[in-house]
This record gives sequence, structure tokens and C-alpha cells, in this order.
Amino acid sequence: MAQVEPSPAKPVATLDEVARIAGVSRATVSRVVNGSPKVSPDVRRTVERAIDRLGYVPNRAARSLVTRRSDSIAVVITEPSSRLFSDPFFPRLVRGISAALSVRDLQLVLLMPHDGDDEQRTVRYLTAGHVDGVILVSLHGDDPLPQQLTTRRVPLVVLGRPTRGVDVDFVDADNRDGARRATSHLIDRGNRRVATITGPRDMVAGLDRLAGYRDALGDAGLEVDEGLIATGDFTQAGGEAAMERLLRDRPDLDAVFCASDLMASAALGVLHAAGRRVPDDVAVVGYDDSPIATTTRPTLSSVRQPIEEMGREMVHLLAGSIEQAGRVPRRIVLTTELIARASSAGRAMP
Amino acid sequence: MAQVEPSPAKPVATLDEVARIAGVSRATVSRVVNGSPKVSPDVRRTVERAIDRLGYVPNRAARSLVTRRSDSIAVVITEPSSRLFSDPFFPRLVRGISAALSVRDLQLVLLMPHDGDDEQRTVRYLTAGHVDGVILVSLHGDDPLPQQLTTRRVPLVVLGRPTRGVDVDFVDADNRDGARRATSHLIDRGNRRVATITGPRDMVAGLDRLAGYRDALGDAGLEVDEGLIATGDFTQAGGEAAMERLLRDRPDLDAVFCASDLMASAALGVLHAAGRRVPDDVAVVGYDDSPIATTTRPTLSSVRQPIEEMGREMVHLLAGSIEQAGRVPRRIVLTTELIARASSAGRAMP
DNA sequence: TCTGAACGTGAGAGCGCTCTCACGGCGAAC
DNA sequence: GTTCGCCGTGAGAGCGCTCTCACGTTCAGA
Repeated sequence: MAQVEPSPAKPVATLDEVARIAGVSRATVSRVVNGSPKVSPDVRRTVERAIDRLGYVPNRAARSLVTRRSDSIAVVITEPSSRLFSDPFFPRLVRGISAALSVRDLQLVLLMPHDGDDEQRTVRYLTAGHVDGVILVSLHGDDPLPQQLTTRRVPLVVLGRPTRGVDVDFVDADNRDGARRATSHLIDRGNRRVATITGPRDMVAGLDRLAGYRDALGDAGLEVDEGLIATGDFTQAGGEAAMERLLRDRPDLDAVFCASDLMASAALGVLHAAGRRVPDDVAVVGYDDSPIATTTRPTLSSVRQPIEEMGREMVHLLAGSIEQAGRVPRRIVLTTELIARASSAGRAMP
Repeated sequence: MAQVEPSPAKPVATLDEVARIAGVSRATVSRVVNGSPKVSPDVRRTVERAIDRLGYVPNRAARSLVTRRSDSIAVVITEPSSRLFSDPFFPRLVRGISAALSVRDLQLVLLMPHDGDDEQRTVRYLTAGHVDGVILVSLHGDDPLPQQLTTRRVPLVVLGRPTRGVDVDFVDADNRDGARRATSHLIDRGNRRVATITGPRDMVAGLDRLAGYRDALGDAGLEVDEGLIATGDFTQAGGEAAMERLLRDRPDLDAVFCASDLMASAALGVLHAAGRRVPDDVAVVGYDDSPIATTTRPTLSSVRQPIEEMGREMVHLLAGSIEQAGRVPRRIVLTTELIARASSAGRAMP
């Protein structure tokens, strides 16, 4: 072998060297780097030139050590793979979060614990002060994490209204209103036997969407018929089973509001197999407005949530709560929008 | 307001305190924490008790400062939102990476630059030594990032075989072989006019899959008919346009191999609209085996890649290249599997 | 002319950790 | 009994940064 000798990696400059080159003290360079106003314009220029020349970049670890800030926040996604992989919700949300963090020059540390052991490690990591704050995505009702973090005073923002008492910052879409809109839309087109396939009963989003369904029926003076309510779990398999059950128990239904597009797409398949035409015999509306909504046959009406915006709002909230610890918890609820497509087009057959 | 007085957050213990409690020196505690063998069993026990009692967790910043390691690696995803959001590939890959990193007690810092400005920041960040290594996901052929990182000697693993000269560690699925399998499968069932909708011409995965298509035709002694090759871009819109073009130019085609499931699902729609039955008139095979493959009508045959495993392998590779800088670049190519479903079932009509 | 506030700058401590080196004690080898 | 080497431990320096405090200069006000 020839002398390949990998040259000694990255010879990064330090504050000291910049100071020496610029002919000032370390403190002054630090002030320039951190944008302090107490530096005269010409000194600032000199220092900036030196920084450019050396390609100086502050050492994050050293800074963290003294400021006690890591300038990084954790995004924790606790969600079974099934949903995580099929639902574009997560990439979109993460993208929104990432964009907002990048503007603030914060780092995104991603945690996806996937067993109990991992979860333990996660808790330890989060409470050890390695991050300045935590964004918690998609916890189910009984997740102990928010409680644990809150008592340890780790700044925290949660996605979705928490079920129980924990008083914590959160961002949510208005699931109840979204479901109400979807259901009202079906009623408006003349459907009277509107069924629903719900989300899991341990997730607030699922419960809220069911509540919205009931609201809409109430608004229209229709009675809620429990036989028209089938419990799903947001997945295709769950949607399929629920739709089959509905069709068997209540063959006279003329519309279905599904609490997720995945379930709705499965419902379309079941309806098709059963010889029901959509939307003529049975109208269908989904939830999430995921890409799948445009690929089904017929295309799927759905409720769209402002996902990226939710990510951004979570970051805003978290930044605030890092700044002023112990402030009163805030909640942000964003409105949704019904996207009407073929699966609920036209008027119901009388 | 009552005296809500948010108590002074996390009173984390330091090495010094542990040392004092255990009655030993800081150095000894450090040795215990880092699993050095040069500590007598009873001293080790004493120290461990003290650590437990105080709930001591090492300060990562302080450690980084001296070791010059951050124990974190960056995952950079440069991909237009369209694909990022519709393709479950990314969540799955990230999950695989995350799991492998967590085992090694490494942190995952996620970067999703989405404009030129952001990209600049990203490069600066990565070369500033804030991370020990970089995993680069889904770069197009002309991405300058690998080159930049390589010259700065930042340990790097890339997803997918790079187009050009950059000699760099990478992990890839055997796209060529996967495409060959898919195409051969169509030929085996009796199809003779097998078209293909390719990926974008600036992505190696697209080119490789096209090459595999050609391979299969060659294997079967069939001639490659350029008129049966339509360029797509992995997205539904692209697939739709390509399928329409194919149908117009070569109405006699009897099968289509699509380089992505998204394009395949769009192709199904176009074929349906054109009154072609799948698989009877035209058989279709997609690529990726994404969840969408089971929701189309008919369900979609597809090529599955071991995505999580690819993530794991990338981490292994990166860990190695961090350990021994400047070693010879390695490449890992994983095999794929054809999942046959309804869209290519049965035999071709003669 | 003197006082003192305002401002820009430098000196120096110290954040929590690792790691080198020195040292004392003990057993093996002569 | 002496020497040597090894092993477990402690002392202390120093990683690169921020931040407090003190200091010198300038300038307005009396």
C-alpha cells in the first residue's frame, strides 16, 4: 500500500485563533458571534473578516456546556409501525417541524422508540437535559410520557388534545368540527342513514371525530342510531372489518363517514365487492386527505388538516415554553377543510 | 396569583458529586461510567450505588468537548415533498436507521433542507463537526453534497448507488435485479409486448430499473422496443401521463412494468378509463410494495425491497467508517423480492 | 474643570468531563 | 531481602466557550 495517510480531519478554528487574527480578545469575538450590540462597527468588521478567513464555526458542545442549552429539541414519535408507515401524516408533520426549527437554528433529534426497553432509554434521555424541549407526536390516551416529562419540568408540546388531566401545551386539529363538516356534507346531499367507522377508542382524535359525527346528526335533527356506528382503528384492515359489519347489520345505510382515508379506501373495496355503487348507493367521506384519496376509485372526499402548520405551531409553542418556564399551558386548535371528490358527488338517490 | 414559583428545574448531579458520595476521585467515577476494566469490583459497586442514588447522567456536552465526538449522526433527506409525503419508503427507512442507532446509543439528528438557503446551512452544519457522520438519503445524480462531505472527510454513507465518480460508502437495493424479476414475471405469464414506465433519468434507481427491464427482455430473447419505454418520475402524475402516452403510441401493449407503485396505481386508473381489463388485457407490476399496492383494484403485484434492513446496514457501514477513517469505500447491495398479486395473476390472453 | 454615566473592551473563572501521568501497594522473580 | 512490574487510584490539565466584572475612554451636564 502506498502512503494513503488520511490527512488529519477538519482543522476547525477556535475562538482564540479568531481573536488572535483579529487582534482582539476572545470575549469580543464571542460578542460578535452572538450578535451582541456592544461592539463597535469597525471591530465587528475586523472580527467578521477573521471569522470568514478561518471558516470559524462555534463549537456547539463548548457552548452548550456553559449556556446549559443544547439548542436541540427532540421529536418523539410513538406509534405502531402500521400507521407510521402507511400514513403520510408523519412525514408531513416532521417536515413542518423541521422547517420551523431550522429557521430558529435549532436541531431536530428524532426518537422513535419501538419497544419497552427503548422507551425507558427515551425517558432517561429526555429527562437528562440533553434537549431543550420535547415534541410528542401521537400518543395514545394512556401514554405516561407527558406526565413524566411535565413533573421533571421538561418543556413539552403534545400533538393532539391529551385525554386526561395532564395540563400541557398542545396543538390539535379541530377533529370534532372536521367530522361534523364531513357528516353534514353527507346529510346535505340527502343521505339519511349515515353510518360511521370510528378511530380507536383510546385515541382522542378518534373520539373527537365520533363526537363531531353525533353533532352533525343533532344539528340536522336526526337521531343517532348506535347500530350505524362501527369501531375501527384507522387502518385498512380495521376499516374493512368495520364496513363488512355495517353492511351485514345495517344493509340499508346510504352513506359512511370514515375517520381515516385508509379505512375509507378499505370501505370502498368492501362496498364494491358487495355490489354497492359509490356514490350512488352509498356515499363515502374519509379523513386526512391523504394521497390515497386521489387514487381510489371513485376518488375520495376527505377532510384536510393543516399538517405542516400544526408542526410549525408546535415549534412556536415549544419555543415559548422554553423561554418562560412554568407559564400557563396553551392550546392551539387549527381548523380543517372538507375536500369534496367523487365518492360523495351528486345527490343521494331517493 | 398564588406563589406558583416554578421550582428550579432538573438538579442534575455531576461527576464530582458522585465522586464525593462514593468517596473516590472523579477519574474513578469516569472509569466506571465508561466501563473501564481498571476498577476493582468493590469500588465499582460503591460508585454504581452512588450513581443510582443521585440519578447521575453524564453531561453530553462536556463529554463531547473533550472527546471530540458528538455521538450523534445526521440523516439528511433531500427530496421534493411530493415524493417524501406519498412514499412510505422514507418513514420505513428512518425507522430502520433509528432502531440501529438506538442500539449503538447514537443520536439521530434529522435534516430536511428544503430550499437553497437551507441547503447551505446544512452543509455548514455537517462540516462543522457537529455530528460524527452523515447518512444521505435519496440524492439525485447531481447532488454536490457527497463530494463536499467527502473532501471535508466527514464520514458518510449514501443511500443508492451514486451516479458519478464519488467513491463513497453506499447501501442500495438491487434495483436492476428487482426490475429484471418483475419483467421476467410478466414474460413468463405469456406477455410479449411488455412496456415500462421508468423513473426519472437523473436518479440511479430509475436507470437501474430500466436496465433490469432490458435485461429481462434480453434473457427471454425478446427485442427491446424503444416505443414501449416511457419516462416517468415515480409520481402518480408522471405515471398517468406516461401511461396515456404508451396507450396512444402502442395500443397493442399487453403488460406494463412500472418503476414505482405510485406510477403503477395511476396506470391502473388510465387503463381502467380506457376500458382495458387488468390483468386480462394488460398485466401490471409496480415497484416498492408500498401499502398502496394492496388498496388498488385489482391489487398490485410489486417488487419489495428490504427497507428497514437498508437503514440498518447504512448505520453499520457508517459506524465502521467513523471508527477507521479513510478506509476503502464499501458497498452493500440487498436483494429484492417479487410479491405477486392480482394485477399480474393468471396467464396472458393469447 | 470636575463628575459620572455610558460604552466598548479585556481578563479570567469556570461549565463537566476525559485522559495522561504519577504514585503507592502488592505479588512474583531473582 | 531486594527489585521489578503491574494494577488500581488520584491529581490536574485542558477541551472551547460564555459571562461577569473591572477598566479605560468619551462625552454630556453642572
